[in-house]
Amino acid sequence: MEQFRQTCREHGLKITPQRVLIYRELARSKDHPSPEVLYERVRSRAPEVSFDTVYRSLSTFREIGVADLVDGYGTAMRFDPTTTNHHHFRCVRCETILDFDDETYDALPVPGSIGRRCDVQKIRVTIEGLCAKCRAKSASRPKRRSTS
Amino acid sequence: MEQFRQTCREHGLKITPQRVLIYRELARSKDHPSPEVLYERVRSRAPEVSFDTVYRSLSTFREIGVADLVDGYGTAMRFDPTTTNHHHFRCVRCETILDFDDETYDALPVPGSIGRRCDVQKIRVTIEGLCAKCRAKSASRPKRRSTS
DNA sequence: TTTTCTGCAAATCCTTTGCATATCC
DNA sequence: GGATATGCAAAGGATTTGCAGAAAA
Repeated sequence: MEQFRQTCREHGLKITPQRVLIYRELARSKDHPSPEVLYERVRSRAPEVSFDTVYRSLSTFREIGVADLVDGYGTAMRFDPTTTNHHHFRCVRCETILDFDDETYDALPVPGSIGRRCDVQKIRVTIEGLCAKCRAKSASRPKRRSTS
Repeated sequence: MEQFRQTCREHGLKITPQRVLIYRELARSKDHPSPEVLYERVRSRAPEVSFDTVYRSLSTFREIGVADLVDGYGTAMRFDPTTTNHHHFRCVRCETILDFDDETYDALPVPGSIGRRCDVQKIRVTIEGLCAKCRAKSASRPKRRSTS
């Protein structure tokens, strides 16, 4: 909580009661809530906080690095013609998703903390980074006018 | 393509020219297109196909198992208060997402096919299945009236 | 002929944006 | 006091649903 306040200050953000409430409720949530779900939780303790503020605060938290948005959620559907076992590479710049196969990944051991409690059906590995095309673009012009 | 026709028949679906065009275009796409993007590709070859049909066909393809929806995409945002390295378990029934740590997963070797071409920034493992709560529900009452 | 599909339209849900007022620093 | 945040509202984008005419089996 003190870390949260500190990070807000560093980014020139005001520490409002709403932000404190919303952050506290998020920190206490272990299920990765949607804005809607988190709003309900906040509202049950503080009915005066609006939905918009929850929405905006979550985006702000992500920008300053005190919260993450789970990859993929919140964007349009993406379809895959391959329905057999495989894994994904996702380019963080152009958002393309590429398939690849890897037998090691297919057979990854499940940690006991999960295996003992849950019924495991599938393991997927997602690698994130720059795809070949975007990497090439970055290399040829890292920043505008960088060599002039 | 013949496999596609066969699967449609098995599910009592009609093999329309639209479905054939849409499936062919999806099968040829390696970047996991959104409905919007796939619609543009279909339209460039067959302007008479509507956006709605693309949308509905993709959902249908998923139902009969000839296409997959990439997990997470197409649903509301989900936020995570933990910003350090970790991995996710996702319950396919209640859609809760739980964090877990695993040093083996953190250090997974990147396949050469990816590592040689792309700039890798992060590896995330997602385990899917039933969480402890949903598993317990399934075990105690697999179907309604099953023990009466 | 019968069932299902398509295309258009409207409705719904999720997310973003604009603005006047209130609040923090 | 000055800059930013909140709450309300409206706009924008994505997804779902309803229905009459068209097409597949």
